[in-house]
Amino acid sequence: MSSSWADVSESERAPSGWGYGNSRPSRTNYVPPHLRSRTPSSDFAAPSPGNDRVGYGGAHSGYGGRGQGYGGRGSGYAGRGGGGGGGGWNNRGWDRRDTETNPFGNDVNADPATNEQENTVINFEAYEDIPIETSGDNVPPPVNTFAEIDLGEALNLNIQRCKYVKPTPVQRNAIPILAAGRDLMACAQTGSGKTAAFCFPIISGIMKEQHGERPRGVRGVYPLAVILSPTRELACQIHDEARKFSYQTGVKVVVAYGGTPVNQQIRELERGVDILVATPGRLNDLLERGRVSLQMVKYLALDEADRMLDMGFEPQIRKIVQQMDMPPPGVRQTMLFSATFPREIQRLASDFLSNYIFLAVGRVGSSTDLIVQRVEFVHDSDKRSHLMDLLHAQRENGNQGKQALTLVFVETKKGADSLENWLCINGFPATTIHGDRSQQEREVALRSFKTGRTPILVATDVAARGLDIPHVAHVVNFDLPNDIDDYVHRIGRTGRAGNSGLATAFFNDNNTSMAKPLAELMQEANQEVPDWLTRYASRASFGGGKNRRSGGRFGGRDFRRESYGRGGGGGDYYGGGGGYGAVPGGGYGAMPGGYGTVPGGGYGTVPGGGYAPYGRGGGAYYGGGYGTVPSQGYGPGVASAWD
DNA sequence: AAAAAAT
Repeated sequence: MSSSWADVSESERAPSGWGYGNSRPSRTNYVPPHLRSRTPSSDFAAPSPGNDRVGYGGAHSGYGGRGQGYGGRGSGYAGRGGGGGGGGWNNRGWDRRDTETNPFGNDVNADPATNEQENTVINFEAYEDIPIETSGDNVPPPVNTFAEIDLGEALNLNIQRCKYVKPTPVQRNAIPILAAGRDLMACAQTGSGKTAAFCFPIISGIMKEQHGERPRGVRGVYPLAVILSPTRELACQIHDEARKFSYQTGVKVVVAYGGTPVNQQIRELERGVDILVATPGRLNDLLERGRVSLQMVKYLALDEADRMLDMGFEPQIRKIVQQMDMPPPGVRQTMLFSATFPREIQRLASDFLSNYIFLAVGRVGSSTDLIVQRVEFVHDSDKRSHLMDLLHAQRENGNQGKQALTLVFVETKKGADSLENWLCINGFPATTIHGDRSQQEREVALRSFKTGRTPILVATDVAARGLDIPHVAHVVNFDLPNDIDDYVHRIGRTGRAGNSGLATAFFNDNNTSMAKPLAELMQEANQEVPDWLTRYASRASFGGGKNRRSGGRFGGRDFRRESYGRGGGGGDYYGGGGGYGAVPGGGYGAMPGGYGTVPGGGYGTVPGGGYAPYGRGGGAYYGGGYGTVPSQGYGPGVASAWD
């Protein structure tokens, strides 16, 4: 317990008019969601006297009545919190720090400084000098160390246990903004530590503040924070990370997603929850069942926010955020994170935000610069044998004949099964992950890939975003996506944490709409663009329209700065009117000189010393001359070289 | 058009 917080009454960040600390909503009986009004303070105006939570002692006896989940720990908790008479660090009632399982492994009670658990060490050299852009009112300045912000002792200890020495750029900027209570739309490259950037302020905020007694209905739980993710596996991953960050803080993190028995999750929720990590479908289910109320939500985070607000997801998200009992913007604190933020999505997202700050952390000189991107012209009929050639070459040049981890993206679920089967038949241990597989199969596949048991994973876009799989040496876009942002997310599965990686895309006439954005993206990242691709890109009829990126050096720009009255924009996906030229100070190619260490001549010399997995082995992956093969026109020249 | 997300 941090004594420095003992006298933090209600933090300044608590928005006025929402008296979490002192005027606790008193709610005792379950009210179905459709009878709840939007603003919790107007609900249940007449507290039931017998259950009024005034005074902490009273609260405990109240808990006793609830039985399950509180009885056993009740007395211990009362002893701890009671003496403080309200100054206790946790009035949430489910502190189990003494029995909490250790998310770091078994030897964690050891001194955090000497705890030798495996963890990704971020290559910070790769993060120097990357461009940052912020906009909005009164942007709090960045910090250079975690210590500059009083995150609290328990959290600081976990930061040490995670071996985070200093904050990444997105963390340096986002944490002070969030700690100041501001809403945030953050655009930061893949693999740059976004999860911690929103988890730290949330956990710290929950620890510091005296949150009101949460109402205890007949059933239903009242999380203080909700984190939404577009896929189940990402939700799991965020949960795992958040659990490390919240270890021994008394802040309880629970995950809820589909494909797994709902009753088990409900039981887990009823044991107490502060931070709920969830996928939209399951959360809506729980809300409709009245098992979860959003009434007390103080923090809302959307990871992969642009994905969460695209066509398929938007209605579900709106329902959760706007049509249930979630406090409105300005009352809750809202944070949106993604590597990409199309303008149209920003416009939608601004409904959820209040006087927000836009933060963009540049891609140049950062993660995507550490990924060597290659494009090859491959007809559909040649893709399999071409992939096989890549895998063979990789195996030969790999680490002691071991196959490097290779993630192969395909367009359809059926295509994924079919390719997996074909690879297995041909002696390449592969597995697959997509939405037609059971959740158990999905999780087994992911684990099997991570451990290297099946070093080839064939995936649909379910695996495109957010998943942090260490040591992915190669991402193959067997089928290119139709959206350049999806491409950015996919290749971001390699080159994590400042390490290098390789991404290969198979391009053919079905992908012409990607030619221009792909060529531009590669050029920005100092990649060698094949002549044939440049020729495709320059064809006026190709690559226009929706695949346009919104700014050169970033995954997105604040659309508020580009709103020139919605002039000629029309239905344009990104740009208002003029396209790139309209970006202030923008334009392509305006990158810090000499940043990229991308190989100037020839593939294979990946920055960081070689393509081979885990940084060992030679850099001469493909051998000479590979890169020149595609340069003879649009046509079939390339493929034949591999047949 | 596909994928994802509740049962």
